[in-house]
Order: sequence, then structure tokens, then C-alpha cells
Amino acid sequence: MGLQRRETLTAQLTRTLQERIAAGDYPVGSKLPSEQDLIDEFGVSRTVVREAISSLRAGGVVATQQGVGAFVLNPGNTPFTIQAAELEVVYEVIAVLELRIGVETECAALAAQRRRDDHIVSLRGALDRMITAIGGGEDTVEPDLDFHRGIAEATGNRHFLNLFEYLGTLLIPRARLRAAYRPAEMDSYLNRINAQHEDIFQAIVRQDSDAARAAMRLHLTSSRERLRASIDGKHGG
Amino acid sequence: MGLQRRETLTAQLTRTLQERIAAGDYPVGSKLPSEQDLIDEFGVSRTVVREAISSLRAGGVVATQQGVGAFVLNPGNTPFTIQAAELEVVYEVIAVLELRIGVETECAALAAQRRRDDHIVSLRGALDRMITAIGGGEDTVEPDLDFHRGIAEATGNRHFLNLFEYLGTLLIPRARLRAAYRPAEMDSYLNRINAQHEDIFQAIVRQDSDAARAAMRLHLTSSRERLRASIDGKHGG
DNA sequence: TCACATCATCATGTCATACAAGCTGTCGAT
DNA sequence: ATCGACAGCTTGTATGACATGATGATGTGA
Repeated sequence: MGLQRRETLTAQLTRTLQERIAAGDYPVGSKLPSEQDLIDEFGVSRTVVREAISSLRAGGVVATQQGVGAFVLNPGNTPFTIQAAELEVVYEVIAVLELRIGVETECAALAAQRRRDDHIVSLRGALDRMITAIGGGEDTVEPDLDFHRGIAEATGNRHFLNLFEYLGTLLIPRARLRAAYRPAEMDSYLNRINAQHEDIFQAIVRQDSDAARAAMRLHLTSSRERLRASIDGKHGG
Repeated sequence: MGLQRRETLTAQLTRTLQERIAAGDYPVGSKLPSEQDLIDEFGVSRTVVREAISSLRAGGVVATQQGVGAFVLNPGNTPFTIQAAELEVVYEVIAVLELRIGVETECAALAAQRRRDDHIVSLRGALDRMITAIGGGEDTVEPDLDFHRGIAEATGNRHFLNLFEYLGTLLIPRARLRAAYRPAEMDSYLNRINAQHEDIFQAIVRQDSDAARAAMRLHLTSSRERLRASIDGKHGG
């Protein structure tokens, strides 16, 4: 495949428009010429123009609105990321956990308002799997995550689920942070987690938004304090 | 077929294909179904199919070759992103706003606990600039954003600031959504916003975490309801 | 004069059809 | 067996039509 094929018209137009935006010909916030104008200017079909703009949209360069036009977005629109390397430090894990508290308490409240019966079934299943895992001494990370994910799903707001998945997969490798406990201590810890999950679940079942919010906050805050305590424990004695 | 009408068909199909790729239905290196197959499966026009694939291409998810097909590329890490294109629909803006409510209420609470004096100075400055802008009939978007950003900064948790910046820049082009009001109505609206900001500010000044949380929730919730009302207004008459 | 409903107009979104151009396997001629 | 023509697939491009959303002008009634 040594020879480069000729660039498609769509690709050419996309590049041209991108260059103009970068050059400031179409400043941030301004409206791009209408499809018809671009057709006239470049002598291509509407198909090409639309696909070019579609590409810009997918790249986050512009946003279109039906009946209005395509508008240039802020180019410094870098997606939200957290450097995984940072999470080696416990303080950073706590910082992410704080973000999770904000997001998931809201999740719980919205889930309580909007949950459908199948959401309840799904959450109940996760809790049951967690109980089984505790009884059998197995790993509880998966059912735990399933429970929280289920709540995010029940909000009906995709962004909550996406953000949770992102934060979750970031923290999963750190789940071993919990593992440093003696069996007896571990058992009572897991049972307390489980009880907190039940509280959250019940609030969602009875559609008590405020209670769900509070229960989730309690749950995650206690996790945060456990992390904090593990630091102090190392330092203090 | 299950496609509904809230977002554009192109956006829906793009998301669906992306999900399938993420789920492994279309593994890395495999060929996507041909345009005709996708047309048949989803019952949409070729325009929609082509623009969806065009979006995937722009996102680096697939590469197409004329006469052959579209092939799934190796995906990198997928950070948390919101497709700007989705925000055409008011419902989607509300969905993002819901996420903001969760994040920013937590921001306000943490800011109240941790704010330093220089944060207070910065917030006060933003509020003053906003008041000046209201009085002069100028644009209030910037000082408004500055105020919220200042709160995110005062948390001392970088992730809150990053996420806020991301969500903020996404919504900026939509700020004109507010502009559809007559001068008198606009003025009373801005004054109410300003009063809410003052409430938040005072709570942070006196380090009242719960009050800050409540005030922020009230503030953002009323924004959400305004958006909701603008929809109902159009549909209901 | 002002608020409001109506409507023409223009924008993007979607559909349908046609043809151009590139790839691949088949088949027949050599 | 090798090669070339070709049929049948694919994506790329063009065009015309209609659907839907946004906007500003216009006209009407209070």
C-alpha cells in the first residue's frame, strides 16, 4: 500500500475549514457559512459539505443547531481526564473520591426519582451477589461496582453513567487498598458496607430522593474517612 | 426499530455503533457492516449512516476505504467526554446541567470548608463584575462563569476545577439560550441570579458548608427548571 | 403603543435516487 | 497456470425533495 490515494473531497473540505477556524477566519462563537454558501464557494455537493461539518462536529470543533447553523466552539475544549499515575498517592485517590461523592449522591437522588422496576431488580441482584460473595469469602469488588453502576443507570442520564464508568475504571486497580485487613475486621467492614448499600437501596425503592442522597453520602464519606484513617494510622502509630 | 427522536438520528446511530465497538460486537480490525446493511438494520437513510460513520472516522474510531469498507481501529484510552453535537437538543443540555448540579453543589460545600481569604476576594470580584455588567446591560456570561470557576478553585481539588472547565466550555455556546427574553424580564432574571450568587457567596464566606450546598442546588435547579419551562412553553402553547 | 398570534423564509435534518470510482473474485482466453 | 476483462460488491459524490426547527416581519386585537 505504498501509494497514497487522493484525498477525498470531504477530507479536503474538512481540513480547509479547520484551517480557517485555526486561523481565526471563523472566530470562536461565530457561525460558519450556511451549507448553501459552502456549496457555492467550493463547488461541491451538499453531501460533501454536510460530511465535512459532521466531521468537525465529531471532533468537537463546531456544534450545529437545526434551523440556525454551525457554531465554532472553544478549541481549548480538552476532555476531562485524570492521570492514572497520580492515583498512586492516597491523597489523590481521596480527591477522586470527593468527586465521586458529588456525582454519586446526585445519582442516588435522581435514581430514586426515576427508577423503573427493572432497575430495582438489577440493584437487588447486585446486592444479593455481594452478600453471596461476602459469605463465601470471595471478591466483592464486582458486585459492589455493579450496584453503584446500576444506580447510575437508573438516573436515565447517560453522562452520569459515563462519568461513573470513567472514575470507576480508574479506581478499580486501587481496590486492593481495602485488602489490608484481618479477616475478622474485614468481615465486619464488609457487613457495614452491605448495610449501607441496603439503606441506599431501600431509599431508592421507596423513591425517597433525599434519603437516597443522604445514605449515599454517608456511604462514600465513610469510605473516604477509612482512607484518611489508613494514612493517619501509618503516620501516627 | 428502537430509535427515538430526542437526538438527531445521526447522533443516535453514531452512539450505537460506538457502543457496539466498545462492547466488542465489532472487534478491532473487523469490518463494519456495509452502509446498505446499516440502512436495512436501522431503517434510516444513507445520509444518516454516512454521517455517523463520518463521525466515527473523525473520532479516530474507524477508517474507511473506498470500495472496501470501514474498519475498526485500535482504540486508545477513552476519557470522559460529552459529544458536543448532542447538545443541540435542549434535553441534552438539561442532562449535562444535572451533572453540573451534582458536581457544583459538592464544590460549594467543599469550598465553604476550605476557602482561603484570597478565594473570597476573587469571588467577590466576580460578583462585582457581574453587577456592573447587569447595570450596563452587558454580557454577564463571563463574570458568571468566573464566579462558578472560583468556587471550584476554592475546593482545592483540581478534579472539580477540571471537570467544571470541561462542562463549562461545552455549555458556553448555548449561553445564548438564555438570551430569548425581553429586557424587563431579562433584568429581573439577572437580578435573581445575582441574589442567588450572593447567597452562595455568603455561605462560603461564613464557612457554612450545608448552606452553601443548599444555595448552589437552589441556584442550578432553578436554571434547570427555566430550561424545562422554555420547552414546555413551546410545546404547550 | 404594546403584546401576541401568524406566517414567510431560511437554516439544518432526513430521505431517495443516481452515478462515479475503487476493490475483489470469477471466468474465460491464451 | 497466467493474465485480462468483467460483474458485483464497496464507498464517494451529486442532486432534488421534503421535514423540522428558528427567526424576523407582519398584521391583529387589546
